[in-house]
Amino acid sequence: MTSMSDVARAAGVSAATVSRALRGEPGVSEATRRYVTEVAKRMRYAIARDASSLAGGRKYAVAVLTADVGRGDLLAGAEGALRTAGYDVLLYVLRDGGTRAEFFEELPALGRRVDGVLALSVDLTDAERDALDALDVPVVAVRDDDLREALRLAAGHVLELGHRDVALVLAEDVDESYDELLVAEGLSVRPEWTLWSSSTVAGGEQVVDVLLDGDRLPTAVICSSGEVALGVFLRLRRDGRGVPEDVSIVSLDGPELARAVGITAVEGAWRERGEHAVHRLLAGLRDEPHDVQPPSVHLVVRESTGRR
Amino acid sequence: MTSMSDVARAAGVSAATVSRALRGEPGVSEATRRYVTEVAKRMRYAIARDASSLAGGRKYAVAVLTADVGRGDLLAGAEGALRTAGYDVLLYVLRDGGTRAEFFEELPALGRRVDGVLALSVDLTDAERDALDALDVPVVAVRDDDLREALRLAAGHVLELGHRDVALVLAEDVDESYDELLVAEGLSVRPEWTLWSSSTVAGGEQVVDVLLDGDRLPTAVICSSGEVALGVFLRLRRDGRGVPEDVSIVSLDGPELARAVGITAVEGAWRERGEHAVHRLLAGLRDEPHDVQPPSVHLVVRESTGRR
DNA sequence: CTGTTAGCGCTTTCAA
DNA sequence: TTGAAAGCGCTAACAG
Repeated sequence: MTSMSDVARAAGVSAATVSRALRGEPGVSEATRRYVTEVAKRMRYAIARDASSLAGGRKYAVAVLTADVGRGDLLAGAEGALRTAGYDVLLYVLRDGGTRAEFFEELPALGRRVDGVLALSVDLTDAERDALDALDVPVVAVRDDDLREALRLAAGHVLELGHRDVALVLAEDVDESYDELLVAEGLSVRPEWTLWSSSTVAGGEQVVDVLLDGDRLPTAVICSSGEVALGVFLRLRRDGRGVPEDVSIVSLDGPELARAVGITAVEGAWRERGEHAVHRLLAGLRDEPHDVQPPSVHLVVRESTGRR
Repeated sequence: MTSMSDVARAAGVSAATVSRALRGEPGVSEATRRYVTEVAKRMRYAIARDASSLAGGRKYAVAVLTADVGRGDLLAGAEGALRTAGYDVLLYVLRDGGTRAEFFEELPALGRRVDGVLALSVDLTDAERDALDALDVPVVAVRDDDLREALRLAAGHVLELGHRDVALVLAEDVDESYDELLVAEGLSVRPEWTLWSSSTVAGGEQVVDVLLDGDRLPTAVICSSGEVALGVFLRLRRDGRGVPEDVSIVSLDGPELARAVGITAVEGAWRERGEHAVHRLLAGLRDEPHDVQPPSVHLVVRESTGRR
C-alpha cells in the first residue's frame, strides 16, 4: 500500500509538502501542489485516515443517529451532504430502548471517533441531550415532524377552500388538541371533531364511524398520518360520500401513501432538511454562525380537497 | 483525554499489558486482566480507534452501501448486528448515477478505511462488483427482492385456495413474464392476464379496467407492489366486486401498505436478512465458512384472499 | 516555500 | 506472564 512518503519520494519532495499539497494547505507553491497532486493520483495514493486523524486530531467523521430508518430521505440528504464535505458517516440506529440505552452507555467512546453528532428523528430526553453535549463536539438535532407547522398549512388550505367545519384526527400519542391553533387560523372548533386514532387504515375507518354518529359531518378532515387519511377516504367512499365533493381530506404525513392515493398532504422536503442540518453542523465545526432557515414544510394539493 | 498509558500507570502495569488485557488477548493472567479492566472502567477509558487501527491494521469498521434508504429494516438489521460485533458502520447512500459514479471513483480510499463491505439493495454491475473485489476486503451483497420466490409463495397460496384463473401484474421494468414459473406451480396462464403497470395506485386501477374489458375476470390477482394491489382493490370495490368474495388479491411487496390496508402479502423478514448478511461478512473476515441459509420470505395472509 | 523533527496512541515483536 | 522498544502513516511545530 503506497504511503505518503512513497509519494514524497516519487515527487522528490518531503512528506510534509505532500501533506500540505494534498490538503490544500497554504505554504506550497502552486507548481509543487499541482505536481504532487498529479504524482499522487498517478500512484493511486489514498490517504490513511487513521494516521491522519491520529496526528491531526480531526476525525473527518460524523455520527448520525436515527431512531429508525423510516424517514429515509432525511438520512440520505444528510449522508450526501456529509460525504460531499469529506466526512465519513457513522450510522447509529437507535431502534428501541435497549439499543438506545446501550448507545448512551458507550457514548464516551464516540467522542473519540467523530467530530460531530447529527441526531435525526430522535426525540432526545434531557439526560440524553446533556450526555451528548458533554461529548464536547457539536451536536445538531432534527426532529422529523413539525405538527404545528403542518397543521397550520393544512388548516390554512381548507379554510381558503371555504371550509368551516373541520375535523382533526391526531395520533394516539399526541396529547394536545391544538384547538387554539385552529381557532387562530380562523376555524371554529367542535370538541367532538377532535379525535384520536391509531395510525392505521382501520383506525381511519373507525374515525369516520364516529363522525357519522354525529348530527352532521365535517366538510373537511385533517389526518395526522397517511394511513388514517386513507382509512377515512375508504370509509367515506363506502358510505357513498364523495371525496372531495362531500368531504375534503388532508394528510399531515405519509407522503408516499398520499402521493400514491392522490391525497392532499403536507410534505417535508426531507432530503433538503437533512442537508440543511449538515450545513448547520459543519458551521458548528468551523465555529461559524449559520443563520439560514431550514427548508419549510409545504402543502401538495391533490384530488382529495376541493372547494366547499 | 485519558490514554492507555494513563491506565497503565494507574494500574501499575505496562501499556502493552493494558492493551492485551482489554482486548482479551492471551498472555495475561486472569487477575491482571480483571484488575486492569476495572481500572480502565473506573477511569472511563475509551480506546482511540485511530491509533489502534494504525498500529494493528484492523479497522473495526464496515462500509454499508445502500441504493436508497427505502428498505430501512434491512439497513437497521445490518447496523445492529455490526454494532453488536464491535464494528462501526460507515454508511454510503448510492442514490443516483452521480453519487454512484463518485463512490466507485473513490473506492480505493475505502479499502483503507474498512475491513469489509456490505452492499444492501444495490444492483451491482459486473464492473462495480469487480472494483469492490479488487479492494481486497470481504464483500457481501444482498438484493432486497426475490421476485421468483415471492411469486412462488403467492401462486402456491392462491392455488391452495382453489384459484385457477390468476392474473399477474408486474412492475414496468420487469421484462420476464414468469409464465413457466406459474405453470410449474400448477396455474394455467392466459397471456392477457399478465400485465405490466407503474407501481402506483392509479396504475393498479387501470389494470382492473383492462381486466374488466376481457370476457371474464380472473379470480385472483397477484400484484408486484403494494400500491398496485391497493389500486386493484379500490377499483374492484368501486365496480361492486367483493374482495375476496369475487377476486382475491396478493401483493408481492409493500409490507407496510399491505398491513395497513389488510392485503395478503409476501414479506421479507428484512431485519433478519440484514443480520444474516452481517454474519456472512463476519465469517468472511475470520475466514470461516458460513453455510447458514438466509431467512426466507414468507406469506402473511390477511383479508384480501379467500377460497374460490 | 520547503524540509526536519517530534510525536499522536496504540499493537507487536523480542527479551526477560 | 510481563515489559521495553520500535514503529504504523500521518500532521504540526520549528528551522532554514
